[in-house]
Amino acid sequence: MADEQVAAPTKQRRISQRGIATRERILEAANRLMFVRGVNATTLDDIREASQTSKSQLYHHFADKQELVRALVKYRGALVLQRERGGLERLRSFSGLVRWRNALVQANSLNNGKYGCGLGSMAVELSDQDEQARSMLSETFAAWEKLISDGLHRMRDSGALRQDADPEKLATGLMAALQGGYLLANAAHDVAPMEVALDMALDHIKSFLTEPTGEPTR
Amino acid sequence: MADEQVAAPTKQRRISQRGIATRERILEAANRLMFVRGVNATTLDDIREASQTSKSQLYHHFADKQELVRALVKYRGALVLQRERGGLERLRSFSGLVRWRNALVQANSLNNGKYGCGLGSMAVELSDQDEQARSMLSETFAAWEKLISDGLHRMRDSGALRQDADPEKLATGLMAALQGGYLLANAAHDVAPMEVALDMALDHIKSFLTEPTGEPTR
DNA sequence: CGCGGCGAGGACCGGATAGTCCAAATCAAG
DNA sequence: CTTGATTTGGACTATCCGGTCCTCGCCGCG
Repeated sequence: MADEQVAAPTKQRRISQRGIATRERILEAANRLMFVRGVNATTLDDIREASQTSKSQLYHHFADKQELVRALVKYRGALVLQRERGGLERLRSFSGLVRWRNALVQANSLNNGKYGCGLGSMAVELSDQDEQARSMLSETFAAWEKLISDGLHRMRDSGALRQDADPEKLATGLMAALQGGYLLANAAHDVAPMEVALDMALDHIKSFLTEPTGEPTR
Repeated sequence: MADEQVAAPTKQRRISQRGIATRERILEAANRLMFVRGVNATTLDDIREASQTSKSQLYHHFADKQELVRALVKYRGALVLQRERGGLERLRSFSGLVRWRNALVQANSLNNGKYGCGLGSMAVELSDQDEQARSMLSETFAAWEKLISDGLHRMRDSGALRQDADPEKLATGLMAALQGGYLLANAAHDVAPMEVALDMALDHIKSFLTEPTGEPTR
């Protein structure tokens, strides 16, 4: 295993616009199908059909199914992080956190809690069968948590959060509540558990505010 | 769907001790294998081999793979509830909750956070593909949460918890933290996130104690 | 000790699905 | 326009895996 594809642009392939578009179409279809059915329950033929492509195109753009799945992990991770960056980048107050919570709940209630978190379900399904996917997912979770903890740091620096608040731990706790909430909501087909879980985590963060708000979380 | 197998002993089969033992062996093997590889990634041949049985025995005791999986959901659910009953039935104090937390963390740290919760991973994997399994799992989670909320009710009745504490919501939050903790720990191959998540939930419950303990959670 | 039925062994089948291959179409560049 | 590389279509293959079936073995009962 001396030379991977690392630093081996010896034979870079020319890639046309059409090629890029096809690859994107495949990933988009895989993303959609695997979100509702799960990774293992989705076949390449399903993806081929949904993406209006052919078998050879799948294997032209991805070495095998495992590679496609790994690409999807990257793809979905980028999507989630981009979305979350929008909601968390400017986070400076507790009410901003509440708005963030409401947006997630709102989105998940559209399908009655079904399907859960696109990253969380992949993590459960893949962690025990693809080390590389697991590690990418773990990094994505870390990046996601960092978006939260960065916001909490800003709140602490501005004096909104007490000095003894630990942004990293708070972010991890919030992420766990979110993921656990997704999981229970998916099992129950009801967003309620997710709301309760997030409210617990927010209350916990609230207990570190310098000037406690009287208004309830929601 | 008028008559399920409920109250339909019209043609009760004689079942020998040997037959029962075989069925148990199959379930035990399925439980073990599907815990580490996941449900969909485990084949009937794997189970056959691990349980030292044959194909016909699998189909003698279970109609098809789906039925086997459903039986496993029941089996594993019963195991977890039995285990949890042991740890929660006598719960009457916050320190009991801490001991319970420590036991779970301890158990999960034995495999460095891998595999997650036997129920949680099944819930993620099956919720989108087997409605019956999903509903059984949802009920099992409810029963598990009830073990917790019953304990919290006892604490509230005895005056340890304030009257405005909501045992059901606290139990749901704790369960979500637990499941989310399992998930993140599995993705990270490290129990740390699970500890942080559980500590958050316990701190939250602690905030409802009538006489706050000075000692930290762990 | 023989009979009936449950339990067990394992070969076999069929379909689904990942993966291959080759020829045709399309495209970029000179 | 020519040429060579990329992209595409889709038939084909190999294999895995769920599920079937037939036979024999074993056990309990009369």
